[in-house]
Amino acid sequence: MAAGLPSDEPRVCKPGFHGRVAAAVRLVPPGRVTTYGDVAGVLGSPRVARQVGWALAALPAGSDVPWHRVINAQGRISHRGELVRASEQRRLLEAEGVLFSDSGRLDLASLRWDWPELP
DNA sequence: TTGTTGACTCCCG
DNA sequence: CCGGGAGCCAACA
Repeated sequence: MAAGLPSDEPRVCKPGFHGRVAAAVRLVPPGRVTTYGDVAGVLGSPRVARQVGWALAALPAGSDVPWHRVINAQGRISHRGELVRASEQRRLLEAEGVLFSDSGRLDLASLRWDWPELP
């Protein structure tokens, strides 16, 4: 096995699409949010918003990736069934100072983070 | 190799 | 405002 790269390491740490997603999301500062499409666009393909969400779903528990700062283009939380996940996401965002609307929607025009361009 | 799935987005009614 | 359908690409079995 290659030295310096333990096989126990999760795939998200390897150089791949999810790896870039994790790295990009990790650059999002507290109090700001971004959309799946934006992350995908910064990665080079605005069509791969699904893969961004899929990559976040593959993140290991306790990862240093602020997955809760990633929302859909509608300014709402994507739960896809797991409401527990959405509840925690909203809680984490509120803890960072992000305010939600009555319908559980937030102001993307104000909270959407402007990417400084990713290599 | 192919086929299926999916934390999305856009369009239409 | 909300719902349904189609398209897109990457990872997994």
